[in-house]
Amino acid sequence: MLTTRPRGTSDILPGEVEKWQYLEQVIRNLCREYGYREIRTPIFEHTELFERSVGEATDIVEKEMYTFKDRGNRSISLRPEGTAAVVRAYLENRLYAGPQPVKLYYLGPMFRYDRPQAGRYRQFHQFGVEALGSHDPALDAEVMAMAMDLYSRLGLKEIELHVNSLGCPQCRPVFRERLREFFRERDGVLCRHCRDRLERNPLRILDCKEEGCRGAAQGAPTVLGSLCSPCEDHFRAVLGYLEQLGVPYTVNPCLVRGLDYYNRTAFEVVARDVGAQSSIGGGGRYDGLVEACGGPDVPGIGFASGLERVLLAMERQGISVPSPPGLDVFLVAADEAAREQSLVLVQQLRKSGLAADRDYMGRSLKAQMKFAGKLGVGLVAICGAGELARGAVILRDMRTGIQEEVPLSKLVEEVKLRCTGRKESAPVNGNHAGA
RNA sequence: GUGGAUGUAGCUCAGCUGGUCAGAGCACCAGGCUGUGGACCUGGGGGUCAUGGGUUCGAGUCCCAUCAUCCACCCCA
Repeated sequence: MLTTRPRGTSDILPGEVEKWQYLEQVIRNLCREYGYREIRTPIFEHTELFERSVGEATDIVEKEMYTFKDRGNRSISLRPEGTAAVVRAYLENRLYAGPQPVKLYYLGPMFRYDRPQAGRYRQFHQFGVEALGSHDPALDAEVMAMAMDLYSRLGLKEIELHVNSLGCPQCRPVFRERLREFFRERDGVLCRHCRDRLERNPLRILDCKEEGCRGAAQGAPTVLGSLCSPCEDHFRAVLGYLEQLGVPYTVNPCLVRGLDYYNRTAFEVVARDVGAQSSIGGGGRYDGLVEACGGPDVPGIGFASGLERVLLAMERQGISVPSPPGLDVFLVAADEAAREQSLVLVQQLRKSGLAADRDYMGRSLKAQMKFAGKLGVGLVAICGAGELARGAVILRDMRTGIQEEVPLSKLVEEVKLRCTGRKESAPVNGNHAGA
């Protein structure tokens, strides 16, 4: 126990963490270009926030939250998703009083108590955006385009965008009733779950994978046919904008999102070859959420993507990412005097802006060379009694094997000279700790 | 929460029907003469065989439980 991490969590080690840093970099650039600014909210919130926003009857709230009492006897939950907290922060900090829309993004760990499997963990990471304050269908399209843009920047192929409209509080109940009637007539073929869903949430039946239910769903009324005219106009506009932007999509009338707060636009991004958890991102409009949280009637739309799944998709597609540069130079000492000298020297190099290191294992000169080779350092500075006496070191190019003696006064300059143009990135592929 | 598979050195795995079965490759460390890496050679350290019970003269090897990992269901990112 002492040496095992909690189930469904992971250590991201050097060699792997560079991929995360790269992904985060791409995301931050993307957000900047789309006019989103970062928001950092707490990792835990009052449980009530999630119950009210995500929905009490959802799986997330019913069985997946990490909930506990703090020492003040308050019920606290680790955040299972990002939207609730952003909406809360929007209200608490009165961001609705400023210019709208407010475009925010977040990036960080989320927590759900679930049985881990490929692409699903108890602590996982999400990137998400939320745009609050606008009803404009163009914003719906922009959010989807932005999601697709991210995946394409990452080099992912065969990514599909599925879009649907869930209607609004005006038309959804009508549709829901029509669905109920439809399925009541054939509840004999429905699975046990779907018979429950019939009353609680008949939309879900459309999403069921059981054969009987799929059969029963054939010819079921579609949401799209039941939309009220404002919702229909909105949906048409969204699709129109997607076409204008050249974003390919599939209208999927069976698409239902698991969180209660969605209305109108709902979408999901699916990647093949990610295993059973093929959905790498999803989002939609949540026009009633801010008000439901006790704020003014402010609309919103957002999107979230699971970073583990994105990384998994990238890995399965053989996408390599550029790796950051390692050390510029490694100091090798041939004797005890030089060893002492190298401690000072390495620090001087660092103060000049170079990445430098030396041996701390009492290794022989040969072993130090070997170590430097393993680190993949391009340059090694070797010094011993002779060089020290002359106030110089030997600079060895580890690629060519060419080496020459340079005076200490020129070391920084020489190292910098040889480093430039050599830092072109190599792909990260190993899973093990590297330099 | 349900189902299936798996659990032997840091990593990838051998170990047949229980009796030299505690191994290999890679990794790590040290050498291959006196101050130099990546190839090669030699040697070395390292495992309570997931944990705890049980069966047996004897168990990595059979049985049970627990834990963990992986995969799938439910659901979701």
